[in-house]
Parts: sequence; structure tokens; C-alpha cells
Amino acid sequence: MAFFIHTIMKRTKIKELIATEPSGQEVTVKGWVRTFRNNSFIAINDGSTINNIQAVVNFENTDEATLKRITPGACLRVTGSLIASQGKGQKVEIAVKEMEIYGDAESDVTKPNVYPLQPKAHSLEFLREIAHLRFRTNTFGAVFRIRHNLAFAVHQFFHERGFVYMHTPIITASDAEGAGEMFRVTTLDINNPPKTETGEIDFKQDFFGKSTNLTVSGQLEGELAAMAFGDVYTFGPTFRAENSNTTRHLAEFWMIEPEMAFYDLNDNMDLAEELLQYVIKYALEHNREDIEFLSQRLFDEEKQKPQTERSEMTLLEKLQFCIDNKFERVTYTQAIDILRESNHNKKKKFQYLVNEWGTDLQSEHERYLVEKHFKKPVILTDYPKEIKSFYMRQNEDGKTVRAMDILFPGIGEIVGGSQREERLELLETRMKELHLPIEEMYWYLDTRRFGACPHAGFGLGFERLVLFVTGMTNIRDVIAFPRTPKSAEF
RNA sequence: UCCUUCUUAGCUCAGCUGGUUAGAGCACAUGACUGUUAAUCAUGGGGUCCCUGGUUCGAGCCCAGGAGAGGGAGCCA
Repeated sequence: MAFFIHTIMKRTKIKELIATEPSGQEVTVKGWVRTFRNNSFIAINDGSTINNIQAVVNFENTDEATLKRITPGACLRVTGSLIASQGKGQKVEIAVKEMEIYGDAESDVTKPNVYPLQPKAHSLEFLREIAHLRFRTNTFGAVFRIRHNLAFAVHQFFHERGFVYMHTPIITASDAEGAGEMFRVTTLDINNPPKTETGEIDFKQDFFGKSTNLTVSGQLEGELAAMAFGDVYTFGPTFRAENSNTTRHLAEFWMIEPEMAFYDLNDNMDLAEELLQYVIKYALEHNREDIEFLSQRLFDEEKQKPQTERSEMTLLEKLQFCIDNKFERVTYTQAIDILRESNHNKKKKFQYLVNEWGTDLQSEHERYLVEKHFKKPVILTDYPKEIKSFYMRQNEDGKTVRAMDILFPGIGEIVGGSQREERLELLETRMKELHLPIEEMYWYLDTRRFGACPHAGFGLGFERLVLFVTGMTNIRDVIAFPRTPKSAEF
């Protein structure tokens, strides 16, 4: 009748229990064993908090076979009285009266199917290979609780301001978004695709009757909705088939893309800055212990490094600094001047020296501006039009566009956005220059034909935000099951 | 895709100038102990030194090719 016991025993989450005054009341906890010390003390975690609860079994009254089954990773229920702990390190503990093991976890390394997590530090690389189990570690528990609260805070931020959450399509026939290589979506037989008379693949016979891909951005669709609701945002998966092998890129990632009618570039920057500070503050308030843990973890890790390579601030200080200070706003042209005049450039310490106006900034330049020169988040605006997308609003100088990138320390570009070009003629001219299919994009251009208005928007890479808030350094460690070139396990 | 570093026990790592039987900590097994905090103590088992080929009397170490991983760059969020 194990299932019967299971259903009537209502559990209390550990987060709630450790905040409860102990008075010997009977409680039930269900969770996974982290360690079992001294044949008596079980550290149980149920994911509700980074903290474990200590359950104390009387080994003299418990049969040895049962004790043997209390191993790291095993899932169990304990029922007993909540009492003040005699030991140091925790306020309350459970004096176990009854215990039920739901699932064993083999701990003998000589046997097959051994549970790979041990009560010790594992490398992030190793944990990445067992991504299906890494949630059960302190680090990944903290990361994914923070990720959840950041996502929730994003929705709350926009909801409080009257934005409409749009679900833009994941499958798209548009290939003109200009945001990189796309993943093809097809039901055609790849070994024997139907051909046209001229020998090309006949997509008329494909599922949608045309060539389709996974979306690389919801922006264009977002703009359409903004022309009715005023303020909208998307928050969904995005796919890029770039062969990028870095700590900042994923083939499948989540992006937040607000789009606002009647916003100019300044309004756009204000909103982006406000959003970032809002969600960071939310995480600091709701994930305090998780962030403290990660902050300490990072601090300990950096002790191994030489003094010069260590961070000036702890993670906690860095996040606090970020919400207490305005971001620095400079134009591309000003940034080029700063870089050109920097000692770093004069001493030729950049791999790519900064000379002429018009070239794109390299990672090392962005890092210099953020980490050395301003020492705070930086918003760069008004880039040369040649290095930015077709839809960005052209400035009166004929050379630059109303673009903005927000650069964060350690991350680089976390936000990319712009005021959009709402003037039909200028937009069409730019699209012709770039050989974009104007006819196919009639639906996008219709917003400029019918009731066009100044508007703006940006894209925020969600995983890059999670990277920053958790202090993790590899983007593959802030998404549950990362998709990168040559890797789609789990 | 380019550059670069790495791959040794289940995990984290050491391994000298190429030289006998490849080591440590943790984990595991057995025993002891029993208010521990990644418990402690004792004993023990555990290796395709990533793979293939080569140089050499002799290769974990040198050379070539391959595979996988990390970091950096490019592209970008």
C-alpha cells in the first residue's frame, strides 16, 4: 500500500520548513539525499531552496539494509518531528520516526549504473556531460532558480507597464531578417527531394508550399503588432545555425524583444536600462541565498588566480553596483575617439588597433570601454549604417543610424536595438541597396504605408542576462540543455 | 571556421631529461567510531595513460594523423 501512504502524506517544502519555529510538530519532507554522515544525519534537498534539511535517523533502531540504501541521489520521504538542532550549522532538523525510500541511487563505483554525483566539487565540464542530473547540484540549483525568477520578472515588468505579450511564429518563411544562418524546416525526403524542371528543389511540394526556417528573430512581426497595441514584447526561443563556438553563443536561445510605438532612441534606452535594473533587483530580492552562494563560489574560484586577474567586485557587489548606477551613454563616434586616444591603443596593446571611423568594434574594444574605461555598463549609439541592419532609422548626417547596443562587463553585447526607419522611401532605398526582396516583404512595408509612426525596440539575449546575474562564465551552463554546433544531447 | 591548450583510476589532479612494478586526494568495499556539517580513523580493491601509426634497446612523456573537450577570435543576443 505504498502508493496510499504516498498520497496521504502531504509534504512541506524545505524552504518553508527551515523558516518554521520548531515545536516538535510532525512534518513530512520528500526529496533527494545529498550526503549521509555518521550513519545518522541525512542532508535532504528538494529544490525549493539551496539549503538542505537535516534528517536524523536513529541507526540503532533502523535495520542496516535500509541504512545502506541512504546514498547520495536516492529519493526518499521522511516523517518525524521538527525540533531545534543540537548541532551547529542549522537551526532546525527532523527527528525521523518513519522513512520511505522511493528510489535508490547506486553508490558503489564498481557496479554499473552508478550515480555519478559525489559529495565533492565536480568540474563544470563534467557536469555538462551529465546535464540531466546537474540540476541536483548546488550550483545548477541556484542557476535555474535564478533563471526562473528572471523570466518571471521580465513578464511582470512588461505587464505592469501595459505591454501585450505576443507569441510570434517559430516557423517562418521570411529569410530577410538578416540575423544569420537559419535552420531549415521541411517535410521533404532529404534523400530524394522533388525537383523542378530546372533541377532545383521544388518547395511548392513542401509542407507549407514554400521554403521555411526556424525564426532568428520575432522583431519584424513584433513591429506589426506594435502598430496596433502600441507596446508589445515577445519572449521565446530563437534559432541561429551559425557555427559559433564560444562561451556566449547558443544555436537555440531565448530572446526578449519589446517593440514600442511612439518611442525614439532615448525612450528605447531608458526602457532597456529600466528593464535590466528591474530584473536584476528582482533576482537580488528573491534569490538572495542563491546569488550569495554563487558569489562565494566565484570568489573561491578566483583565489586560484593571480591578483591581477581577479574581479574587483564580488558578484553581489557587481549586481548591486549595476542597479545603483546609470549606464554610460556614448555614441559610436565618441567611443572611437576614446579608444583611439587610449594608452592601450597608443601602446599597441590591442590586437586590432583603432584607427579609422566606420569599422566595427572588436570584442577587445568593447571590453576595454566597459571594463577599463567606464567600469560600468555602457550604451553605444549611432553606429555607421554600413555595419547595422537595414531597418534602423537613418540620422540626418547620412552616415549613422539610430542604433544602440548595451555592453555588459564579462558578457559584451547583452542588448541590441534601434529606433526603426518608419519613412517608406528611405526604408525601400536601403533595402534596394542591400538587395533585399522588397516584394516578399510587402507585409512589413505595409506598416510604413498605413499609419506609420516613429517606433523603436530591442532584443535582449535571455541567457546572457542569466550569465550576468549568476556570474557563470559559459552560456552552456545557464540553459538546461544547450544546443551548440555538434551537440544536441538530451 | 581560424588560433591555442588539454585528454592519466568513478571524480579532481600529479607524474622530473624517454628508463624497473604509473601516484595522491575524494569516491567505493571491509572494519572501528557515533551529534555529524563534503564526518573521522584503519585496511583494501580499482588503470585500453583518448585512438591509430611511427621513432627508439625502451614511450604516459618525442613525431604524424584522427577524435573529443576547454579557452580565445570571427558572427551575434
